[in-house]
Amino acid sequence: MSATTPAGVLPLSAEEEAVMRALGRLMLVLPRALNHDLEQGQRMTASEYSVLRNLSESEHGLMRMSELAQACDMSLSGMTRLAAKLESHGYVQRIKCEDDARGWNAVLTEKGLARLREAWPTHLASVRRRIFDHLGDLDLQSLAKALNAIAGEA
Amino acid sequence: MSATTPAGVLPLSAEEEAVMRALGRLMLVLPRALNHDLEQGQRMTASEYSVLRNLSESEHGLMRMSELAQACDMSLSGMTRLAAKLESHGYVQRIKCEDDARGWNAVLTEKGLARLREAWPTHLASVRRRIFDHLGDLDLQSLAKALNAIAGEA
DNA sequence: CCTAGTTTTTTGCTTCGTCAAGCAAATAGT
DNA sequence: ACTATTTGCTTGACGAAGCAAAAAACTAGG
Repeated sequence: MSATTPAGVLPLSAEEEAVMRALGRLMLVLPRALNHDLEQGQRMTASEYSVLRNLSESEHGLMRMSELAQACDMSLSGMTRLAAKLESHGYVQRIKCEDDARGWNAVLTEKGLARLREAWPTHLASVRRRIFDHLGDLDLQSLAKALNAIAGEA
Repeated sequence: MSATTPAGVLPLSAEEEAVMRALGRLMLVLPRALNHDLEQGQRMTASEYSVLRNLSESEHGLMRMSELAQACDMSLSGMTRLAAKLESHGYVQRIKCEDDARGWNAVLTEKGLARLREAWPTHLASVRRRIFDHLGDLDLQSLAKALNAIAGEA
């Protein structure tokens, strides 16, 4: 049993088909794997890690909620809840924005930064093991370029 | 503010760093984008699509629940629920396994196959637009190989 | 300056998917 | 044949995250 090619749509070439299948599998498997490593090794989800990392790379470890949500590619509501959770653990603090009383800044605390530094090696090792150990002598530069091309738009 | 390189872990090279960031973003953005297209255009989630597709590619449009769960990279319980939902829409039927009374086969119905064929062009267009339109003249074969290498293990 | 519309964040509700526990059938050991 | 273990699937309880609507504060036009 199989789905035949529909009319009016250019079918994928064999190579494209292969890329698509690989990508499909990749999108499914890799996030789970990395998440798993982080959860097992550090009791931390990928979302949480992403928040800490984004904050740590921001100007003063400080970001508006909306900005942060966008950076982590989450909904605002999701970020509200995640930030609340991180705040309850003392990794993040939310302080009122001075120039706009509607706004809040999420700020990375010392404890939060320490947590990130603690988690970072685990994540790094995970990335090495899951990804780069399998890449052989592939040209990383063009790979990065390709991935960015895809991720950039979307 | 930034996380410094931790002791005892080989840091990533600049190229690796770039690949990792791109991959991170890709894993976050692409599944959402494809899912979004499918939901908007076809009122169908990626998981549902995955079930129909996997069934359609199986021997007689028939798979054991456990097999199907594995193919779709879901937990068995998740698949139970998803199959129940698809069954309620008439896209799938669950029939008792003959040679093992514990087992159930998920079977793709005519309606299910029709639904897949209906959704396929949408998905194809989505994949074209989100992925291949951005890939330029990149060597697809080695890309597929790289992606498979990563996804294969994990 | 006040009223109408916009933006920023939070809250309510729903959906999806996981884990843990359970039931029922199959298989193995005695 | 009878008990013990394992396997296949379902169910219950729960967490994560999304959307839609509310709440609060800003901005502009009259």
